[in-house]
Amino acid sequence: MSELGTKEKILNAAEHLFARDGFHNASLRIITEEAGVNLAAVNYHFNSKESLLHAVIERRLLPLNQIRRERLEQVRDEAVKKGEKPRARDVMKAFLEPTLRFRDSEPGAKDLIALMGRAVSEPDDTIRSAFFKLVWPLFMLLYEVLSQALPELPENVFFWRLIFSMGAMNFIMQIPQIKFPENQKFINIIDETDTDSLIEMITGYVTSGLEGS
Amino acid sequence: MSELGTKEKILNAAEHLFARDGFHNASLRIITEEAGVNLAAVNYHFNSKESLLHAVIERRLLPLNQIRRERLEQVRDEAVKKGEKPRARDVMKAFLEPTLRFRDSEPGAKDLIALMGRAVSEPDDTIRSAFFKLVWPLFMLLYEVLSQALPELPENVFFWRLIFSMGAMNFIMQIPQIKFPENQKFINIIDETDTDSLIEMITGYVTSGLEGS
DNA sequence: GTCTATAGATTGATAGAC
DNA sequence: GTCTATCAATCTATAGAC
Repeated sequence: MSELGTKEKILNAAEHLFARDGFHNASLRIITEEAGVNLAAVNYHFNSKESLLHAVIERRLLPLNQIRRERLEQVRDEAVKKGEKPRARDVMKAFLEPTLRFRDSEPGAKDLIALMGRAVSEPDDTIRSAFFKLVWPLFMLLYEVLSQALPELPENVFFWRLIFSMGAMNFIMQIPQIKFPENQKFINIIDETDTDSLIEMITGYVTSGLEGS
Repeated sequence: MSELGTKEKILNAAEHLFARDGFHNASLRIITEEAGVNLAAVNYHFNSKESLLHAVIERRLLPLNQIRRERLEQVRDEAVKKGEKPRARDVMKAFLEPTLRFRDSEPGAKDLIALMGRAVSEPDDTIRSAFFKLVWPLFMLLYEVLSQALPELPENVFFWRLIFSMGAMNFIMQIPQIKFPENQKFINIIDETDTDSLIEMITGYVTSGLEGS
């Protein structure tokens, strides 16, 4: 059992508190208290609160994006090899499955995924940009491969259906964090749904929506 | 051209700035400056910043919810009268159409809709609760009528598909506010999509997803 | 009702001893 | 690298004159 360094202790506490309370509500005093380190350590190791946020994001998002990119390229390349177009279902699953499995892989991952879901609509430019900078190239790849799967759709219809799908995905990324009003039935359903089932349900849902009526 | 009262000037400025900058980032100083009134006027007319938020929300959300409730009850009652089950498409359109038409009805409505979209995942308990308190009864009605339309689905599958649909709807409520990275093609598609087309597309998308494969 | 002035609390960041 | 102490800026809310 190796001791965590100060830097890592701060990253873990910040990840947790940024996700739970939001970037602005999580003060450096609370973060360093939870981490069990001195207040001044943040600025020594990370220069600023904003740089700390960047470090929190990149630590987990860079490896995750690498996996999602490989999966998407694999779907694209296999279709080319067979001389067919990729299937929308395979494309969406290549994006969704690593995301949801990653969420369950480590305790902090759930926090980062929730934080990411909220960052898309974050009003603060610096926070939102920090996420888009890392996510946008992957979104463009998804756009490219998925449009190969659905070549018959007019571009504006295709665009909007992808936006709707991103909305559905983005929402479930935040679900574990959202505190719904008391309703035990709903809470039970959420708790009792395993990752495999959720992947199957969301993939099926967005595929139906994308391929349309 | 009647002069706006101080109260209304504050409500309009707060609605705009809460939506643009977020509740915590929109300070009372900036709000009263944009409204052209004195800083102390907020606490005189609304007691606190939090009460101001409540007033901003209720001003527009109560009338909108009344319309959505009537539309949903109408779909339910007409199905009962005919001795049939309601159609999922009609149910979702009864919810979606008033929401998106309302968004285009007045300048401030777009701000409130965006604010509402973000409030669902707001970490601050008091802000999130302010919205859920007003929206939850309507959500329960939607749940009831839509489950009549899709009685063959297992409840957990039904629940998740509705959640995915709420995610898609929630996302497009925020779209006008989200600043995507520069990509003129996407910005053009968003700008050139009229409300009628968007209603048609999102209704079709969620209906396909809900009815499933 | 509207204003000025300020209280009282909290924040991110930093200087400087060890 | 870690600590204490503190600065400078910000915020909401309020007291009290007009």
